[in-house]
Amino acid sequence: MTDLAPSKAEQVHARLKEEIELGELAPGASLSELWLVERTGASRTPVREALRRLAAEGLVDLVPRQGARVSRVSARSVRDLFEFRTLLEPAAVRQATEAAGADPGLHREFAAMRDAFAGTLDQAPSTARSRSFYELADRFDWAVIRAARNEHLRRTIAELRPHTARLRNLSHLDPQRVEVSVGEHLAVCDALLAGDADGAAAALVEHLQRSVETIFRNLAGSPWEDLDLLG
Amino acid sequence: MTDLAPSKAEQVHARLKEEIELGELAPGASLSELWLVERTGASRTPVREALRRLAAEGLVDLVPRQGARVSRVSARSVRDLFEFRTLLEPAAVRQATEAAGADPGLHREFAAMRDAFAGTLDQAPSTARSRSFYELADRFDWAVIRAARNEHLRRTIAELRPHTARLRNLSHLDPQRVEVSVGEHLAVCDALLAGDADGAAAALVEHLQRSVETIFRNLAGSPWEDLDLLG
DNA sequence: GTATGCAACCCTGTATACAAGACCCGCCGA
DNA sequence: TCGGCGGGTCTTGTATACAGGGTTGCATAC
Repeated sequence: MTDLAPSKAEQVHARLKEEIELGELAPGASLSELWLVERTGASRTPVREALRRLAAEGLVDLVPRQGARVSRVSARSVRDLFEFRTLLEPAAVRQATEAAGADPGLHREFAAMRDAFAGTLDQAPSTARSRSFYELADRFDWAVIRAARNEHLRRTIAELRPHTARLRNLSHLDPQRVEVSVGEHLAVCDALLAGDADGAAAALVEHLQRSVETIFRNLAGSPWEDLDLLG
Repeated sequence: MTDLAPSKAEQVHARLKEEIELGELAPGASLSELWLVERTGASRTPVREALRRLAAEGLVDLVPRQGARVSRVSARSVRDLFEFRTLLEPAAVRQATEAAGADPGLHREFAAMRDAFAGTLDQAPSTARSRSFYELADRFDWAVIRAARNEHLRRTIAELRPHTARLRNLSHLDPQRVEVSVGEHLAVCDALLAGDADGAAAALVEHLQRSVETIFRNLAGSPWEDLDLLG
């Protein structure tokens, strides 16, 4: 309604964020303002603004008088990320459980997602299925974030999302993992729908634990394996 | 060594941040770029950059095509802030406790702070004592943040600090509160120094609980009382 | 052959000019 | 008298010019 034209700064920000998330801009890649100007067609002002925003989100490192680089991935950064998510997301899912208990519409929304997850298991394993699963998982994450009532919690978790997505995209998708991950999501959904906040939180912690293990396993076979582990 | 000259953007950012923290720029105050240019002597580019950074930190609200305002304080924002701190800071103090147990130098540092807190009780109640106590409490908070080993946790807690400080400055200092607060800090210190992570976390939660109660009590007598409670 | 100093290039930090949207106030019509 | 419309002004969004620091690579001296 308000903005039929998102600002160029926002466009550049969104594009760079996506490219970093997808791994098209590799960790450590240098991002000169001039190069970005050529690539995006915007001028230096919006490019600078986008870079600063990305730096605030931790997706690029900004060295004064020297420029920007895509932030690196290290074993430590992965550990920190998942440890932090393990602190935040159970709290969010607890709040979401309470919210779903109080709001029938929200409850139905989560129920629909539970069914969608269950439906995933009927499809034969394939990259397409992995894709649609990850999309669904993403929508679920967003639903939980939105249902959390604490503004700081929402913002902070939302800011972590691109980091997680990047890790998933840097490691190669593991079709095996999808089966298990669907089950973990179902467990979270079931507990949430039953109003069992503790159960939902515990199931989520379980999921995060498995996820980080998978990422470490898969990262070991990726080109980024030896990128930097100086954390 | 590297920067004998902090960039103007950084200077403007630091100045605005401090003024917002101190309440000199009241919640809701409009921050036109041109006005800031006049006040700071910098040009619009660094001013804009500072505003964007402050917006990312939640200290100003940025409405596209319309400008920036100092972010408002509502009952809900206070609740959200302390609820979030209650989630994060116990984790940080746990990590700090472990760190102090492993690093004698760090342990001594915290021991010195404990003694400094104890020394505060010998002084007669006065604004000067309140001031020096809050300074000390601030240094303690920073020490805990630094000792935490998780990067995300550190950054996020550090980002919340200005919000808390602003609330303290918007409500009037309560000399009564200092006595109690010193005791709470001593409890956290003692547990931390004893290697009792759970105890330190619990003491900190207790402190946060009392703090938010005090703030609500004091805010009720301040000019901001009716500012907006639409949270 | 290696180390050191210098110079040219490139980059970011800053200032400012230009474009375009948003708001306010006054006018006109019902 | 009230509501809608239009122009003017102010504000932000964007582009670009200018200045200063950093880096790199080469030349020269040891």
